[in-house]
Parts: sequence; structure tokens; C-alpha cells
Amino acid sequence: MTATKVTLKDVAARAGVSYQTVSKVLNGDMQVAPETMERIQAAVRELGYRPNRIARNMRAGRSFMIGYSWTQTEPGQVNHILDQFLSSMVREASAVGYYVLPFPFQEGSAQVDAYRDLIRSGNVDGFVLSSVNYNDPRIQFLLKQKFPFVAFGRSNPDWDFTWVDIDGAAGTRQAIEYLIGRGHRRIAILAWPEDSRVGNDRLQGYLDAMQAAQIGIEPGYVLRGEGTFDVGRAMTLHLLDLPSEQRPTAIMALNDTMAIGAMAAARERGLGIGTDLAIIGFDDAPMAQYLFPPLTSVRQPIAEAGHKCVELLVALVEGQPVAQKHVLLQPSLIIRASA
Amino acid sequence: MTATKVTLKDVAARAGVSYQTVSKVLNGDMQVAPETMERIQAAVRELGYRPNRIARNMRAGRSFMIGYSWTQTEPGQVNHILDQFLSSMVREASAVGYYVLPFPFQEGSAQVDAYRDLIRSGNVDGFVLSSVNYNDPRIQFLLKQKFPFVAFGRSNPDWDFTWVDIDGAAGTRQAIEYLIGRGHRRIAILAWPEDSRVGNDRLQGYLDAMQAAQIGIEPGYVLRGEGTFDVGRAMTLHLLDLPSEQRPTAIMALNDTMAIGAMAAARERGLGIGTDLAIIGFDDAPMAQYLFPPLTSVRQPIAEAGHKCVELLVALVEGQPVAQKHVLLQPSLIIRASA
DNA sequence: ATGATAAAGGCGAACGTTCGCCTAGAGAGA
DNA sequence: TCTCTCTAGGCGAACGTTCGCCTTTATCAT
Repeated sequence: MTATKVTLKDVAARAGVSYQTVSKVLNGDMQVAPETMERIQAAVRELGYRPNRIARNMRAGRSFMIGYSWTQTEPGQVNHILDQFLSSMVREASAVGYYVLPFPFQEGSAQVDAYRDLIRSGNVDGFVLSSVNYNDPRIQFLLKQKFPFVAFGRSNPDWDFTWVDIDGAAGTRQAIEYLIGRGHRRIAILAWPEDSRVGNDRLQGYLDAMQAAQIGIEPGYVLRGEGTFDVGRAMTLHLLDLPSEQRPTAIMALNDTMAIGAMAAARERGLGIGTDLAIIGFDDAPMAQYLFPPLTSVRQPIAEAGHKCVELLVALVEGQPVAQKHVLLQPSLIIRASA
Repeated sequence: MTATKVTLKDVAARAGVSYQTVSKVLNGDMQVAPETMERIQAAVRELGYRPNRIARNMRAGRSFMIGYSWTQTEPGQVNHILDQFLSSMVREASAVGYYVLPFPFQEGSAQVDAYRDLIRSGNVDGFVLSSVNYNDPRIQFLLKQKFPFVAFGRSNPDWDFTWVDIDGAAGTRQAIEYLIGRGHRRIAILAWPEDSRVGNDRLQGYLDAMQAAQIGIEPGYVLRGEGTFDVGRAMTLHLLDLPSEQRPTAIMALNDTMAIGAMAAARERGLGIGTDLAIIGFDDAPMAQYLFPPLTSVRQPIAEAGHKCVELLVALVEGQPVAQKHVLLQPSLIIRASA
């Protein structure tokens, strides 16, 4: 019907007051006579007035936007995280008067440029980073700029910044303890390359749990490689082809994709998954429950992480005291038939 | 280093011209002496000036934002679409000077309110809708408001609006033709409830292909239900328990989750998937290739759809002539071992 | 010499808010 | 009656752009 924008002046004209008064009344910054209040409210209602967000932001000198960018996954991979993480960020942001601004992921040095541009153009008040790793150039840059950000994931221990992370070590530890409790001693782990901060964290839980149970770490049981199906399958075939007294009875993979590769390998060698060979994954991808057999996996509280990131970032941006600079969320082991 | 914002005036002061001149020069709206140009460019470079996007939008009376909201999936489900669709929208939008603004999904009548609020507050210049269905209240509302939007998905045939969709009928047709070519005649289909526009579209491809091949449609082979694992499994068990001369030799499901349920059912009945029973899914979820056996499925050009949606919407918003109001993209059958 | 024309750039205004300060009138205390 | 203090609300300014129009100076053809 009415395509034309309704402004404060329109409301003011109809209510018979100055437009600044309308502004103040709507923002609760002023006492007015009850009848005036009534007239203003009626005008707002009848005209369908909503404050123009751009003008408001202009005046405030802020954008009330949170920049977020994520690494695009390769064609074969799923980003089952994104939906949960982004949805929970958007919801929490909206609840506190912010929006999330997704921007394109860039490779290499162009990546930091994208962050710089968003800052300089006043497009965002802060960032949430994900997929952080050691020596992350974005963190380095934002720290130097003193620009507010919260990282989903830890980085170099000597860098001082606010982060939210999932306790990967605890997740793996839980899984390994479970396997040990079921009587397994020869437990192998399909880990990631050494330059992966997340991979090292998760691997640490394996080392801790084995040591706590006084089981020596067999170097041949710790395999590293890219977290893909093919790598998981190849590593598992290698393990299964060891002499039978050395062959592991349980394999944990640091993500579900590798675990599925491990399942394929077990099937190829004619082993019953969950019976002859226990397999545990990490991430609890949505498909995990539908695999044959359903995959035991470590589930991460992704939505909670997104929520926390926004909560901390907004506190940072608004200069409120931040209760906790570091939030470490606990994952949980979802036990199914594969282990 | 410099936390303070750099504005046109700062640049102008350093270059020794008026700030409006800087604006015009940067926007290519004015001819200046080469030396002046040089001074301005140097000042911009040295100060790291970027135009303030909020002020620019304020002046333009537009936000250069595209609103987008998606239905949150249930815990067990994946939204493997989101990453591709959103990424491609963000990339395309960025290329033409826009951003994508995700906002929280609301149930029921609050949903339209969210759209209305975004319009009134000047937050967005247009919308991309997804998960559209028959009688979609959002489409109804936006048409009445004459507010620019592009739907990813069709709705009521008599509503006149711009959409991008994937030719689901063609996808199913391709799959069924493939099955027929492999000698199958007793082909069942696991379809969705009748109120699903997408489901009916995909189902139509089955009907078309069967008819074209002169194979009568067996009513008992067309099963409808929610697109979940459990429903897919239950429907398949029902089909497999038919007398052997009536039992289908191939089953197509309208999504991968149901197809995986069908695979579970086949396994329970001791049938070899791809040998005793052919199974085809729809969506080509990333996990499909890692299933045992790998699932034959219909792949949709999601990224292209996202790209097109933004392209059309921007044309709409800027009042440019839209080459094609309706874009129907072709899916492709990815043949693997399950059929 | 003179007027026309173009090039180079200045200036005021406006977009819709919010913020701080000002004012008119009423009520109250002395 | 005078002043002092509230209360309700008005008014100007500013945020950083862009747009339209104006002014100045140089260039050129007549």
C-alpha cells in the first residue's frame, strides 16, 4: 500500500508535537503528558512508523553489525556446523539489537584486507572469527587494530584475546575412556596434521586418557593426515593389515568423515563394525545416526558456542565488563552401535 | 593504530580541496587537474580512507542489503544447502555492492511481521525467500507491498512474481528413465505429503517418465509421507513385504534422508542394495557418496541458484529490465553403486 | 577587444536520527 | 507580589555522504 517511508516528522505532524519530542518519547528519554503520549502512540500505530535503522546508526556512529565469514567447504564436504552456528548467532544478535553481516571468505592476504575494509567503512562493530588456527593473521591484525572480536576457537597461547571454544581434548578423552571401559587396550587414533590446533587439542585427550589408564602410547597407533574419507580409509586399512596381535581393536577418528572412511575399510576387510572393530567419530554429523551401524560420535554444543560468541562480542563492543574472557564448552559422547 | 574514523573532510584537508570535491573525484563524477587528482589519491592512500557505508546509504535512502531468512532444520536433519546457497549469495551480492542480511526465522504470523519490520525500518532493499510453498504468506504480503523479492522456489501458479527454481520434475524424470533403461519396471516412489509444492513437482517427473515408457502407474507404488529416515524406512519395509511378484525392484526417494531409510530397510530384509534392489535419492547430500553402497542421487545446482536469485533481485531493486522473470535450473543425476 | 564556452572546484542542503540545551508556563514558598 | 523550581516540550546541531547549482579562471573563436 504505502511505499513511501514514514519518518519521525510524519508522526510528529500527526501528533502535533515536534519530531524531536517524538524521538525522545519513543526512546523513553522524556516525560510527557499522558494525553500527548497517547497521541504519539496513536500516530505511530496508524502510520506504522519504525525508526530508520540507517539514520539511527549514522547518528550513533556505529553499525550494530557483527561481521562473520566462514571458510567455504570443498564440494565433497558438509558444513553441518554453519546452520546451527549462524542461526544461533543471528538469533542472539537480534535479541540484543544487532545483526550478523556475512561477508565473502577470501584466501591468503586478501583475507585480512576484507576485515580492514569492513572496519574502515564502518560496516561492522566487531567480528566473530571461526576456523582459527595457530598464528591466525586475522587475530594478529585485529589485536593490533584493537578492534573488538571474539574467536570461536583458540590460537597461540600467548595471545591475549577473547575466545569461545569447545573442549576437544575432553571430548576425545571421554570417548577413549569409554573404549577403555569396554575393555579395549589397543586403541588407534586417526589424527590431523601437526599444524592443526584443533587436531592437536583433540589428540591430547587421547594421550591423556591412555596415560591415565596406564596404557602405553604405541606410536604406530597415532596416524596423522587430512580429515577426509579417503585418508581415513587408507589409514584404517593400514592398521587392519598389521599382524593380528598388533591390530587395534578400536579406532577413534578426529572427525566423522574419517570415521566413515574407517567404516568402509573395516567393511572391506570383512570386520563387523562395533563387534570386531569399534569405531568412534567426532562432530556428530547429522548423518552419523543413519549410518550402518549408527556411528558413536562426540557432539559439540555448536549453538551454545554461537550464542556465547555474540554475547561476549556485544559486551566487548559496548565496553561492558566481560565476565569471562575464555569460555570452554563441554562436548558429549553420543553412544551408538559402532562402539 | 588509528582507531579514529577517517572521513572525507580529513582527506580533503590533507589534499587541500573541499570535501565535496573529494567525494566527486572518488566517484568519478568530476574532472580535476591531474595534480589535484594525485594529491587526493595520495591522501586517500596515506590515511586509509574508505567511504562510510552508513552515511552513503543514508544519503542514498537505501540500505544495499538483501534480507534472507531460512527455516531452521530439526536437530537430526542437515541443511547442506545453506552453506552453498548462502555463500554464493554473499559472493554475488558483494560483487555488485550489496550485502546479505540474515534475520531470525519466525514461526506463524510473526514471520510476516519480521519482513514488515525490516521494510519499515529501511533495513533491506529486497528479499530472497527460500522454502516457499503453496499460498506462502510472505509472497502474498510482499506482492501487496510491491516490495522487491525473488523466491527460490515456485508457489501458486497464478501469482506473478520473480523466481528461481530447480526443475525437480526433470531430476526425477532423469532418474526414473535411468532405472527404466536398466530394465526396471516395478519402480516405487517415496513421495511427500500433497501440500508440498516441491514434492509434487518432483513426483510429477516420476509420473511423466513412467507414462512416457508406457508403464502403468501402480497406486501402491506411490507412497507419501514426511521426508524423514524413519518414514523412508517404514515405507520401504511395507513395499518389500509385498508378495514377491508385486515387490518393486527399484525405489526412488524424493530426498536422501528417505533414501537412507530405504537402504536401512533393504539391509534389514537382507537385500543387496544396487543388486537386489535399486535405490535412488534426491539432493545429493555430501554424505551420499560415502554411504555403503554410495548412493545414486540427483544433484541440484544450489550455488547457481543463489547466484541467480541475487542477480535477479538486484536488477529488480535497481529497476533494471529483468531478462527473465523465471529461471528453471536443471539438476543432474549422479550415478553411484546404489542403482 | 569581447563574449561565449568549458574546465576546475566551491558551497549549501538534505537524508532521519539523537543529543544537549533552552524556554514558557505553572505551582509553590516567602 | 516576587522569585525559585519544576515540568513539558521546542529548537539547533551533528553524524558523513552525495547532489545540484554556482563561481572563478582560462581558452577560444569572432
